[in-house]
Amino acid sequence: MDEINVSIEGGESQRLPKGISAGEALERLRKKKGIPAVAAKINGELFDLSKPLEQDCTIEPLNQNNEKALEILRHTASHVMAQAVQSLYPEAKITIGPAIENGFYYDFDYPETFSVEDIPKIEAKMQEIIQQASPVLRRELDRQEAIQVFTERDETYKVEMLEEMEEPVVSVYGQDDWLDLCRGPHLVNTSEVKAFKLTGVAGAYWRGDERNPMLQRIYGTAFFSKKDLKRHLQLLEEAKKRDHRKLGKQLDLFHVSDEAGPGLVIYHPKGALLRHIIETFEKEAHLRRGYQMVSGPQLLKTEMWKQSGHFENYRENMYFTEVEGQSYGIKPMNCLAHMLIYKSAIRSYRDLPIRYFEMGLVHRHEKSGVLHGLTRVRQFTQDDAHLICTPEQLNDEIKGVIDFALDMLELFGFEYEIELSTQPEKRIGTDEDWERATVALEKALIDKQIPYTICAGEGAFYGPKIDILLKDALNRRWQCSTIQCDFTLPERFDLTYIGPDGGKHRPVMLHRTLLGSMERFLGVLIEHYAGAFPTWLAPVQAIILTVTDRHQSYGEELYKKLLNNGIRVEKDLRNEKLGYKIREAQLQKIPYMLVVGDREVEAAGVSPRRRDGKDLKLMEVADFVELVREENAVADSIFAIA
RNA sequence: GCUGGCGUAGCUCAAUGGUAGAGCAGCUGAUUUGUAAUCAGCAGGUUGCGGGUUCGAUUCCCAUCGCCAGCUCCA
Repeated sequence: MDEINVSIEGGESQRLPKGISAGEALERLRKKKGIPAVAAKINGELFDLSKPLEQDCTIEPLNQNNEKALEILRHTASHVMAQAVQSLYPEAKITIGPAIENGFYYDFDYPETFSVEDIPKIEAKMQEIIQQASPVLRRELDRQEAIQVFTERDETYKVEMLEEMEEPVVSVYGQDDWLDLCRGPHLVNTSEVKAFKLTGVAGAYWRGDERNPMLQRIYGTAFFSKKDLKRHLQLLEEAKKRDHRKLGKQLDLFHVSDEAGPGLVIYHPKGALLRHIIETFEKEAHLRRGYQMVSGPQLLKTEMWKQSGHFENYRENMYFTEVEGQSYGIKPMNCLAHMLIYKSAIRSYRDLPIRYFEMGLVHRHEKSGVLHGLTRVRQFTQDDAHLICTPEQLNDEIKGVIDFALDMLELFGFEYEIELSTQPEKRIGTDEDWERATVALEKALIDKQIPYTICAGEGAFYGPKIDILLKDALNRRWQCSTIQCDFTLPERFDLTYIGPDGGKHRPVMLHRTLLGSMERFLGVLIEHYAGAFPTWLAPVQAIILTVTDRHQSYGEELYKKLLNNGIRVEKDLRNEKLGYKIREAQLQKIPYMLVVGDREVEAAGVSPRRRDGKDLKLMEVADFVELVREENAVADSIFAIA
């Protein structure tokens, strides 16, 4: 028999029979059995374990603990699910079914609708398929041959995909009599799918386009062990407890009323206070970084929105009203007034850069199905700014904004992802301007060595943008900071500055937000802290808890003293047991509970109990005030400019 | 906007083709309490809104509004 030379990555090589499977070769070459392999990298390229080795090569196992391995497992699980669905509902047609973050899905075209009641049936069928331990086989077919195969199976979506493909040869994967067009790789046997669960059904447009027919998507997740699956499901449970809509109610921060209207947030005292704290701090930070505060009107004549291009490109998201025969648009963005302020005087190059900052309230008509708690609403306040500068200053200005944004997110302890979005189909401005703007943004990211992904065609209609995304408790990403480069509006509104040469020049404009919308940020922030805000942010920093009625007057005295020292304090002087009051304060996630009884009255002090349960012992009132002041100071770091 | 699910007291949730119940919260009283729920009593709902089927609907059907998950879109 012919032999080939196979070496394991970072190990020795062996003569093995030609045609041996990658999995078998790994078995022989690996000294320690250790973690099972899921797939193999052959000369650096990923293949199924069943791949026969035909010539000398280097091989490397892809172990179960690898992130990529989970993807392969989930992809195979999605195939098993599709097989189960087609076996139960033969009319269902397969479309696509990839692994996604935390799981997988498969989209079907099926005339009836899958309901949650179908899930257990499908799961049972999947279990059956897994128990049959069928080998997952790969075959390569000539594309025309594949079209014929899928035509015979009446898999019209697969045929459509094949017809659009260019490759002459395609691969198909299948087990038993089930078959799918697929690149792979896959697990070698259905029995390898050891722990899975179907998590939901939902509609999804074919190829993600709302003009296409809606398919039915079934979501699931899979792990290599039941233990991992269980842990994942527990994490989901935990995440639900952090949901800002739930915490918003529990902590009495805000509500959304169907009487008032969907997507319109109503802030209760503590929610409004929380916003006040963040906004005041942000205003101060902007002033210290050379921004000027401005404020524009809520409605501007529709003529202006036509001039800016919003009417043309953003009309369906805007609210309009008519006053004395004159049409007005309620602002969905703050930029227009800022440009008018710029234009209210002749500007010199010596004045630039100019940075206008506004806590601007905007309205956007969002489609009803997208509204979501605080994170997707129809009226929101942006920490918005427009920076107007010379083209030469652009790079530094972008970098300055990135620094500011990242300093801010660091203060709150967020992890984030950065995206660079390029020109969309619907846009204004010339290709050259778009190119210049895109390069400017990208160069700033490269200069700062910040990793980012490019989202082609995702830019705003007036310019490309850098977005910073934060994750909510359920790992959904929300765009908060955004930096948008704009050469178009200065053109449309004829913004100019006088250069050193005495001539008129065209400035460049940056639109940017740091936290984005205050409501969205608040939503993400609530989930980030699970409602337990750090002292500097907590709407209520401390609560006075009296032990009995006879401590009430001291409680009142202490309350006034702390209020006078700028501490956000509440009092619970009710005739209730201490344990009851502590429980309530704990559920309200108040950082400090100040227990006041005979000892405290006698010493004229306080005994703070921290939210984490730690008892700080009796201390002077002044010392407690100092303690809170120190915690308040963490936000000062943001004021220092590097 | 689309697909599917859901809508019962302030909150969390029961129940049934024969005109709705619990816990918590609220109110009243008792209790005077030291680190996560003191006890008792009272009160609280045109079962989202509007139609229809039925002797009778909260339950079944239709429409509508809202919410939830996902898709599309976006801060």
